[in-house]
Amino acid sequence: MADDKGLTPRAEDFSTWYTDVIARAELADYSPVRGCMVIRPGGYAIWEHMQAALDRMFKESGHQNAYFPLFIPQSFLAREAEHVEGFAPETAVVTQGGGKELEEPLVVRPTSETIIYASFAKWIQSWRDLPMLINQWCNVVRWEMRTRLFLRTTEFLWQEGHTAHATADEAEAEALQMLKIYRVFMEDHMAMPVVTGLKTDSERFAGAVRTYACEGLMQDNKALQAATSHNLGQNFARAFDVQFQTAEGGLDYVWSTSWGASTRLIGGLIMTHGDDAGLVAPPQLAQYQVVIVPIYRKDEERSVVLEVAHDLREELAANGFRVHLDARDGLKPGAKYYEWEGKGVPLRIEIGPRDIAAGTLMLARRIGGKESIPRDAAADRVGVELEAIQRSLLETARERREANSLRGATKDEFIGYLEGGGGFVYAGWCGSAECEQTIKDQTKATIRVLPDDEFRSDTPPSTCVWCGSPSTAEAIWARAY
RNA sequence: CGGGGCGUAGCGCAGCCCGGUAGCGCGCCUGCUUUGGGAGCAGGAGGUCCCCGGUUCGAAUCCGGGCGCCCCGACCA
Repeated sequence: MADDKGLTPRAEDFSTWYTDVIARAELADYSPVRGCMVIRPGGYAIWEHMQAALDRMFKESGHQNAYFPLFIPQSFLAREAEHVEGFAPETAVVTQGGGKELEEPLVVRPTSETIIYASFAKWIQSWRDLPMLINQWCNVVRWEMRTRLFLRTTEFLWQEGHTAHATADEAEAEALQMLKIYRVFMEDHMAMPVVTGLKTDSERFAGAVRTYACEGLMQDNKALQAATSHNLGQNFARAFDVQFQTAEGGLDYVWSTSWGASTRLIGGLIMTHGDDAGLVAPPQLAQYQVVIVPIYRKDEERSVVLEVAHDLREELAANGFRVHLDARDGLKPGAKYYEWEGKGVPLRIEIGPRDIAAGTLMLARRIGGKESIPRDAAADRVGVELEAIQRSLLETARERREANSLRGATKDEFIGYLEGGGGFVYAGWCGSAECEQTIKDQTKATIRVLPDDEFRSDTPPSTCVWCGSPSTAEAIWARAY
């Protein structure tokens, strides 16, 4: 950190700011193992709220949770050619157990397609067994070269959905449905706007037919892939022999999907809303939505104030708010304000002798604004304010993204925008991997997605921004995490 | 794996060049006074100076060899 009090400002050094926020908000800590992290209670609480919201959405759309093993026989990974090529370099492999060399090395799952299809092959016989809609919450390990807390760690937590369907259309619809669910979650819960769309072949999941993704734009104008949803076609079904009898009596391979979102989302949350004072947690996901800070001088005041503060806490808790009373003695109120601001708590209620005498409370918003409100109105106002903050965060983030997006640029403008630290660039693309690669080499920008309809420009680009050939699709370019 | 930086108290650092009782700030503990935006005073606890070897009467400091971490790049959720 810059010093004992302040964080490194975003404008000075964004990535140091990011690490400072995590330390200040006590979200995570470095571990004794390189590339791994300890998720502290403050960070884990956010993850639990993310899990709860996503899990509910998955169940509402008919999915069931299950759990598959951490260890995967090495040979499983090898069965799908593209998949093994994609993941083999970054797997951790266990070669010994119980003091003996294993007959077959076990891979620590980097993702679970292979071991799950081995089960699907046993569970699916008939079209009546379909669709098979499974999700699991677990940890995975990918031996990354360079790691950053939450954004890329060797071990991370995530959910991976795996589904099998009777037809190609159903699998495609499932992949799109889950993409939509992620998007709704990110907007409604994280207050993080994302563009959705199709990945190009170079960014496609190893073993997928099509990969869709949600892409957010962080405050440093780098894109963050926040979730992916894959249509796997029959690739894994063929590799693991997952066949079913059709209603017509024939035999076919299932059509499958997989989709995932990870603790990386917490990194996205930090970089979407955080400011130079620390974390800004959207009310939907905040560990505490409201913190009450009592103020008193003498012992007589202390007991009176604390009694009122306790009552207030009970009332707010009874109304369903996540509320914390900071009754620690010996810390001045100001010190507590700074601490909870750093931790991103959306609302703070200050309560002291003057407020008690007047029958009021002081209500301070993490995103700015402080006012005195009637004590009786507390529960109502807290509810109203939390909703307003949630909306405001999304709106502010959306405006920032749009202010940092460029459409209809010439090649020179395209290059200049990216080199000037700009965000999303919408432009035509001829569809060739050559242009994509050249652009990456020269600008460090990659195609984040070929955006879905609603994100596309009103006038579709007619030519490739790089080579000038006819455009086959509008693409969004950006430098990315 | 390339480039850069750093390993000394929980955290941040000084000391190292020029060898001689291991220090500072924050934090922590105890007490008193404080408390409406980061409290003050007094007392106190806390260290294999990253590891191994060498030089020396004596090494945090000099020499050799390891290891680890962070940041920037190539790969990736």
